[in-house]
Amino acid sequence: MSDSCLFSPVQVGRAGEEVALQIEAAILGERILPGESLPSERELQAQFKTGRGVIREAMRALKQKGLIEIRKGARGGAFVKKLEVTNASESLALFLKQNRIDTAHLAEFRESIDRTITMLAITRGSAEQKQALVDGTKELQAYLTDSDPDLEKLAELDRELNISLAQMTGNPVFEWIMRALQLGFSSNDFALYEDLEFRTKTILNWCQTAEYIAANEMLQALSSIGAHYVLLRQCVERCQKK
Amino acid sequence: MSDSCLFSPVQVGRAGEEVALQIEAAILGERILPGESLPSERELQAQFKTGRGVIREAMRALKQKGLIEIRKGARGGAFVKKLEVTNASESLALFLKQNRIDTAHLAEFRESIDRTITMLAITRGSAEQKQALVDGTKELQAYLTDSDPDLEKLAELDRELNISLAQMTGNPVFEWIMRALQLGFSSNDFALYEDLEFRTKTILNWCQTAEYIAANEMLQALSSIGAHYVLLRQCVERCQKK
DNA sequence: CTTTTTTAATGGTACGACCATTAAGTCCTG
DNA sequence: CAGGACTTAATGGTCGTACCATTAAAAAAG
Repeated sequence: MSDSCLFSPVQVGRAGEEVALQIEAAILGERILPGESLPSERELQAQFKTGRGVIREAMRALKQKGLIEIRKGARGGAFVKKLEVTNASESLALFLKQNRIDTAHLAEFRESIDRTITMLAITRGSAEQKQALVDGTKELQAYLTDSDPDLEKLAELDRELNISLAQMTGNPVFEWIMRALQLGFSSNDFALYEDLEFRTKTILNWCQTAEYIAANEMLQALSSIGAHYVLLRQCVERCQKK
Repeated sequence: MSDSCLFSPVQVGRAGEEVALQIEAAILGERILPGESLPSERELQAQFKTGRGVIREAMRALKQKGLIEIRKGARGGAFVKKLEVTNASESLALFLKQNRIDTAHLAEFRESIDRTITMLAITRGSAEQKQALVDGTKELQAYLTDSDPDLEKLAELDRELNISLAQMTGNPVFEWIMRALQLGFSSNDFALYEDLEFRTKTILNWCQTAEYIAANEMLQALSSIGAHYVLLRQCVERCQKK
């Protein structure tokens, strides 16, 4: 960073907010690019003509927002981050956690997204991508005969399949939404793999869905997606009974 | 707050994070309920056996997360907030903003969401809600004859209509996503209202959509939504030519 | 040239003082 | 007694300094 006049002093109460806003504006306005570093705290303190505590609090807020990443030590400092979906996902997770979002509501949302994604994936996905999807489900099939599978691994595979499906739409928005949902609520799907019966059905359903997508059988694929959510709802219902 | 041992001391590097985590856990675990206040900063400083700066930074992070609200003065302090959709939406909006989403991709996503929302709104919305929607579009109609309307006001009305439509689904997830989209990208719709021709068509389209929804004419409503996005795409295309 | 040591820059913590704001209590006046 | 004006105490907000821990680069040693 040069000694140019990027920032202007601030004196009123809530100075921390002001500082954070100015820096945020500089980042969003691309006057500081991702990867670059902000001036050190002591330099900022001088530029803003304020105490170091104020700067630190502003930094904390920006870090929490996911705009910067902070590294200690020499040549350390605050580095502008390329914003990732993770932050939004965490907020979503927090929101859902405190507001006790009904699993049914979430499933409803996911189903609608899944249907759209499936349609787009069929019309836009390349043959290679479709084949890769089928291959992925084949890997899943290996767990059919395993009586005590690694559930973590299984859930991970499920996540990857969902995300690669979303990638096939060629629309990053769908990919981001899917990642957010996966990060926030893989726990729901987890239940689906715990019970042997549901696990078997879910894996088979995945395989079928992938086959339909690879064969460009849109209606069949959608129906298969629907079946998946029927399964999920049954599973949730059974879990709640216990 | 009593002087009970809610929190335990912390000494390692990154103490601020630890403090924030402990308090967040207390909030999420409902050991402190929304509306209640945390101990004062100086009290927390004593409980955590740390400096006040650490506490303040933790507070800043929690505030940014939307978990607490801070009031100055006597009987002030940090009050636990009931988390609202808005907080999570802002996060997503910020993310969308920095990542320069292609308008076409965004429109595609919005269209799919809009279609689902419309379907759910028709099947679940009450007669009152549907009427309110129609009334809202009537208000929009008033701008048809205005040759130089207040575009800000117009965009605000549009936002409200979209959000109330999302609320009719009875599913907070849809409301969340709609709010985020509105926060991040009302600017796109803005263009739609700037040009007289598009403005007229868009307003009429809104009215028609609302009528169809109120009349439970699902197919017609969906077709009307489709028409809206055709308009949007035309508008974007024209804007890019200039 | 490689390894080790030193060094300087930077974030993290602590303490202490003071200011600004605010709600509650207190006092004065009518 | 009622109501407004003043005082007070608690709390967040700011400032400054000193020191520690970490880290990467520079310097020294082999």
